[in-house]
Amino acid sequence: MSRPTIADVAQQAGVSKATVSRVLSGRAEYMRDATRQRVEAAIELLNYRPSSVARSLTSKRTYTAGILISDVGNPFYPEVIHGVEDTAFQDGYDVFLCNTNYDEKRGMAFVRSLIDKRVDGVLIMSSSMSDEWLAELARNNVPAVVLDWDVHNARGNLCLLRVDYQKGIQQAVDHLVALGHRQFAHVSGPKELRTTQLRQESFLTALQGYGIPKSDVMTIEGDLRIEGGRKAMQAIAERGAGKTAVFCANDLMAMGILSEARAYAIQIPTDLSVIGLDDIWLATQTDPPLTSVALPRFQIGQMAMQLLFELLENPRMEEAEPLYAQVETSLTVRESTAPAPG
Amino acid sequence: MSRPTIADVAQQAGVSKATVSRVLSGRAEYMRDATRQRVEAAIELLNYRPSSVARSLTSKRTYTAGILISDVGNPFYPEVIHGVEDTAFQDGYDVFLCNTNYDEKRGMAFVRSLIDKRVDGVLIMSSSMSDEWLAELARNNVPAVVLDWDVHNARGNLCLLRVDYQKGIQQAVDHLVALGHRQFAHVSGPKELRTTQLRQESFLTALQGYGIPKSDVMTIEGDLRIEGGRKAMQAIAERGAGKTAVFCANDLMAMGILSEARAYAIQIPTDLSVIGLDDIWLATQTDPPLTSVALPRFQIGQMAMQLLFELLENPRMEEAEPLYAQVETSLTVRESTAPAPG
DNA sequence: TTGAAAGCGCTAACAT
DNA sequence: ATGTTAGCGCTTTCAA
Repeated sequence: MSRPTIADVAQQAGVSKATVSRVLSGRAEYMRDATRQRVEAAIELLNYRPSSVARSLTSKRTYTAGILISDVGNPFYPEVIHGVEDTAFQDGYDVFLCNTNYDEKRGMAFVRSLIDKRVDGVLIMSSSMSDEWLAELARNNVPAVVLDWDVHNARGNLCLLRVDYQKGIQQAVDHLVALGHRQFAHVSGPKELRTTQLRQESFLTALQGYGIPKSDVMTIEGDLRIEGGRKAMQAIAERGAGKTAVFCANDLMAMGILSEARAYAIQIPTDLSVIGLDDIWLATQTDPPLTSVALPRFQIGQMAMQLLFELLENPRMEEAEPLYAQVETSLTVRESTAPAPG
Repeated sequence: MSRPTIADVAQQAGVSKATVSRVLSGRAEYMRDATRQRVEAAIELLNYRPSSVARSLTSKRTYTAGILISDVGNPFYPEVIHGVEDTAFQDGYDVFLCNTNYDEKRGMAFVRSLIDKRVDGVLIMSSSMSDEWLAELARNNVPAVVLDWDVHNARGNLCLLRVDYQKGIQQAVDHLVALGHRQFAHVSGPKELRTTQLRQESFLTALQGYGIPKSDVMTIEGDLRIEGGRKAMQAIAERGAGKTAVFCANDLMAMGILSEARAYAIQIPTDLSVIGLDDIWLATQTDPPLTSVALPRFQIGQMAMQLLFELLENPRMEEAEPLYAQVETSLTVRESTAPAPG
């Protein structure tokens, strides 16, 4: 006894499939009450649930989106996913979660699979990605929203959602300068990442606004993980004499700074002020709690999904400019920053 | 110009749809080489990708599973999801991620949606769930793997995967007793959760094995979050004179203990030994790093998915006993435990 | 070795 | 107000 179909319901209710279909989709306006009720009773009796698969075949819509992320374990994602899913859920959409595992091949395999499954659209939020993904999606007319990625000659039904680091980082610099800091270090992410460049540039530019030249800033390349922060702290302790404030490209590295500072008996924030970026939940739990440039992660998720809906409703022509959107950052001040010593 | 269909390919190659279908599914044994090559060329030329939707309609298989979890943000899940996804990916499965948000109604809505989407099976890993979910899945013949949930009169194509807390908690108690501890406190989760009871029971039983009666153990009900741990620490400081070791039902609460202990100038582990449970990544980052009963989270994810495959291949009769499976826990010793003071 | 035709479960004209 | 019919894109007998 397999699942009942619309035909079973029709037979049970003594009507045609079309009639059943009508009550299913709420287009039962011109229907006799008695009929509708018979159909509803039959549905109830047979415990009938229409097959989305069959529906999708005719409607060309799966009410499903795919989301590509690097790694669920990265504390950046949970809230983003939450925002995406909430928004999707409200509109009856489901979401395929795909962990690329920082692996472009794997990501491509997911993209193919999503295309085969005929998802209505794809959200690309992995930190690394390949232009091929976009090309493949475009070839198949699958709309995509891309987070914070530099896409040139972007074709297809596309939206680029960017994080405006500028504003929050400016606030961070304002804050530090107001506290009397003039000697800065910066712990960046891997050089090849676009976000690394954006963050670093915003930081240096803001400092220049206060007359502090780039060349005065000690920049250390990190790995965006705690360990990278630890190593950076060592570098600062050994070669960064006089630096009183560090801006880290993410919170994890800032945590590494906090941790390793203890080993050097450097007091945070008394001896050294530290600012992170991301404002992950953990930042509230460190000792001292971390001042951080906050990304509106939940909102990023919401917006990404909303932008996808937008793309679905008003598709962009094949050769049109991609849609652009932006989210703002802002500084969350906690206790890892204090007046410059001396 | 919408996506090409099998008919387009057939026409392009000058063969019938059936022939194309054969090369798609690799059943091209009795096929002339020339024919196969023509078909492959046509597929290539048109950039054709078969529609999983259409395939599913005939094959009754979607190669898709659903996974219900409470909240992506909970540090328990990322690795589990990882395990699930890796295993699924290897077999060409995709996964619908559903965050119930600790809300049974929302969970039920997801269950319905998954049924409508005709997923091949469902993994239930949310900490709270309703028996109705299972009933609904069973009514629709959808196989399910349930993590660590007490299911009575379970019907349907079901597998119950349980975590054996016993073993790891026994090791924790062995460890503490060997260090000379005799006065214990326990910070439990919310009383109504099954896991709370299991963990507490394992702990008390192990202690009894050493002649320490339940009544000697100070038990505090917590909320499984850091804040709950903080409150528990207050209770212990105020009413727990003489307690030298605390076992917490999860790491987050153990972290709360560590954090609040500072406020009371209680040294961990010198004055008080603390053991958590979960062994989340964070436990390695606390000060001091946390001794914890480890759940093999990645393995749990892998097993759950494998068990689902098992259920798919050898379906259980409607009234059969559910399949049972188990994963072991074990103690990870770090620096939050030390010999009992005095 | 390949093709024709029916059918999977549903929707959407077009009839009535 | 409801039924008939023809697909949607694919797989699978059954023929040839």
